[in-house]
Amino acid sequence: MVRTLYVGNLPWSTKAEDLQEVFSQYGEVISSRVITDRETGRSRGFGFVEVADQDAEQIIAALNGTEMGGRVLTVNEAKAREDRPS
DNA sequence: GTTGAGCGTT
Repeated sequence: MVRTLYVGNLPWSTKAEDLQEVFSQYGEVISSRVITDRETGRSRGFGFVEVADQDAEQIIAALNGTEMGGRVLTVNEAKAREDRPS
């Protein structure tokens, strides 16, 4: 099973591979994605990382509030758009 | 060559 993690407050330069590299240090990363503006291609400064649910808690605990690239990361369980109340 | 609260893409 996998859990999707929301990662916010990222430096503009952060890429998906950067997230996977950092997150994989604390658990099993299934996939990672940095959200970029569809029209401009620039990073929006946040992304999502899919991890094994058995590792999700320790990954969040390990990375939430930590510094990366000079910014303090925000990490918590993501809410899918489909799951969001309209 | 920019910006800074938030929850994406098939």
